[in-house]
Amino acid sequence: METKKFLEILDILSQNIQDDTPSSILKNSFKRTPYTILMATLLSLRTKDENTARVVSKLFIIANTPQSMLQIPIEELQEIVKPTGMYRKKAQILQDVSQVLIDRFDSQVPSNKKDLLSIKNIGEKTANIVLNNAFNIPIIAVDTHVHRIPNLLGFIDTQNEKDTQKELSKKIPKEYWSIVNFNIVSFGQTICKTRNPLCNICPISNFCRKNPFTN
DNA sequence: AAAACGGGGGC
DNA sequence: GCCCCAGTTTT
Repeated sequence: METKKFLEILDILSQNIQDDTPSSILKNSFKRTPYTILMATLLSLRTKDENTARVVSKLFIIANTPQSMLQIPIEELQEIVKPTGMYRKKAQILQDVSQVLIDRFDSQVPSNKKDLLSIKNIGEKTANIVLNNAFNIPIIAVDTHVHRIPNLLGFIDTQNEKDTQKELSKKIPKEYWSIVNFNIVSFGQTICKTRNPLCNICPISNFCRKNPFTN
């Protein structure tokens, strides 16, 4: 598949994102600062945005700074984050990361990858998502959807996420990098799901290698 | 390389 | 009832 056609598909996807999709809710349902974006990203590990959105809409009312996050008793915080799963671990992660921000970064979220990765519980994917979303740094944040879907379309042919990051960055013009993750993940969570994909209402089924209407 | 964390949703 | 999911750390 040519880059031109892939960019057309990205455009189709962005037009088909409804305001009530999980990703859009997550994007719009709280005061967006680097800190809240980082906390929301940590909460979204291994769960659906729908669950994250439910939690953050309550959580950020009482805690949208590292200091206020640390004031919440751990048992109470566990109850708040429960719908996202792994709630004991996640409550601890939120407070641990907040403490590191206070101790080492003047209560600010670092805006460079090296510092982000030096914080425990922040890995490659989380760092990329934060740099992209919180600081508008052009970067293609590769997760399971961003790896899976371009391969499904035949735009790239890669075996792991590191190669996907390299190939996508090579083939997609830089001015598109910031929108690639959001558009593809939103699509991957709502329509092109790993399990039970909704191919019958897919706006880009014509381009898919597993198009049910042409196979 | 594999386990562990974990509630919610699809089947 | 069983398996999977916007990941990262630990064994």
